[in-house]
Amino acid sequence: MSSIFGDKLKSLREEQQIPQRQLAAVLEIDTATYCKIEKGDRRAKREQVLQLAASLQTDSKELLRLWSADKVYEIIAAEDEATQILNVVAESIVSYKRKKAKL
Amino acid sequence: MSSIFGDKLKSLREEQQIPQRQLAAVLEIDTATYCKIEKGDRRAKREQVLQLAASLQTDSKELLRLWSADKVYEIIAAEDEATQILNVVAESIVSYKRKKAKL
DNA sequence: TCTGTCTTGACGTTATTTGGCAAATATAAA
DNA sequence: TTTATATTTGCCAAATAACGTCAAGACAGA
Repeated sequence: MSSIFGDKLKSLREEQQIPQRQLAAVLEIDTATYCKIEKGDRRAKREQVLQLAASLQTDSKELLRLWSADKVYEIIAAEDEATQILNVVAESIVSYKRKKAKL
Repeated sequence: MSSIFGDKLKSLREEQQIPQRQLAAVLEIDTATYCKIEKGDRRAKREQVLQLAASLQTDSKELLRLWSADKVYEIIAAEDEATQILNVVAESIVSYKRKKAKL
């Protein structure tokens, strides 16, 4: 398995030569669990993403973006019209903003 | 609550003047449960989407697209960079296709 | 080999989701 | 208003999915 978020996490961690054990300690979870998060077969909690961004001294918004992207990707990867699904969503976001603006 | 998928379902059903009871019967679920699906506070199963498309004589791919879009929307609606998240996903889809093509 | 890091699978626990029932609320016609 | 039908809501138990830990294994460097 693999994930956008997990890959980013791993590369940041390796750049800074931090062992998984240390980040696991920050999140107060087992190293096995942390490992799974990095591998993409467990999902970090939103709060944990923020903690990780702080520990790795990286932009939390960027990390959150990748984290969300993984969740989205998982949903549509199986569908054959993945890109079109994104278009539907993008449109609905736009129309929602339009509604909101009218208020 | 409301959903893209549920709204579509409702409009198709009303166009054809079919009671919820009848579609619920097709899916072999309670009318209350069907109602929730239409309202968007229960999610239909993939299989059910196909059954509904058949019963409502509409394109199943289109319906599946809306169904998936709802799931995606739910994930990113809360994030303030929703559109950018979609971009990240779109990119990763493209790069995945590229990899696949290389094989 | 020993040591530390990383990875994986199985397992029990917890959280979320599902569908049904019953009751409440529309909606429409008489 | 009364009656009949359709839709909606709240709550519950069962099913499902996700979580985190433990134990065991893989792999590298000393």
